[in-house]
Amino acid sequence: MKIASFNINGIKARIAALTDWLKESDPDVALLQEIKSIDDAFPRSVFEDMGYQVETHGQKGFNGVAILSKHPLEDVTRGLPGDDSDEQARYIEATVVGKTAVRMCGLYLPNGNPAPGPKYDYKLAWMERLQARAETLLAAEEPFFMAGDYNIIPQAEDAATPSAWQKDALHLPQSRTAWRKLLNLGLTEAFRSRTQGPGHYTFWDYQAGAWNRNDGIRIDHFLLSPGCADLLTDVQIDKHVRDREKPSDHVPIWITLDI
DNA sequence: ATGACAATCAGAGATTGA
Repeated sequence: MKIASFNINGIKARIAALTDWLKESDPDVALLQEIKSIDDAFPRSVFEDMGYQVETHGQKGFNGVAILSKHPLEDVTRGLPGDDSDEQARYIEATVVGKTAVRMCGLYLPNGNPAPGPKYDYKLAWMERLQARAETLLAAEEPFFMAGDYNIIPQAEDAATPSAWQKDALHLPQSRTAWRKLLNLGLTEAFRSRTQGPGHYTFWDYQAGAWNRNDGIRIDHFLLSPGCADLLTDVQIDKHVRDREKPSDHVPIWITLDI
């Protein structure tokens, strides 16, 4: 089963880019971030006509996540547990059943800039809640993964220009510490389990010719539970998508699981 | 040190992103 994560930066502006990529890449499941749309305005029929079940968790203007799936989804839940006052739509879960049932968590982790400040505090608090959710899912011993735009540059080699990110919320020591804490639960970062070395990115800024200079960062990730890591058969970044007409500033990353 | 670019909402320009 092929499962992708893609920060599309606005569903209404990205219908052509997204449908073109879906036709070409043909994922069974696509976890989307930054749909920037309320649920009622999501163009669900476009994707239903392509054979996808559509589950959204949106809000007006910003944020918003969704799941497209060619296989039936079960137990869809919206929102990251741990703070009932959090109104930002950044998290959705669903179970997909193949040979094995796998719990899928789609997330859009807060950017956190400027740091320090309230937005950075929110990012770190959100990561603590994500940690707690991962602990709960690990205790349930069902295979799961957490995928999406983490807004975390894990290591210097994950940025073309590491010095530019030293004081940025995406790469501050506290951010990387929270990331490593997640990994230390026993989660496997899918991409780094298969590919080493610098030069692998999932985001290029629209500004200052970042794409043409390959000035990118790797911030979209799949974290796999131990039981899910055993099912991993491939992981790739669809870099070429960034070179198309009217692209998102992110590109898709996908895994295949033997389920 | 700053700005550059893009999407949204609204119907201009502010806000947000990374």
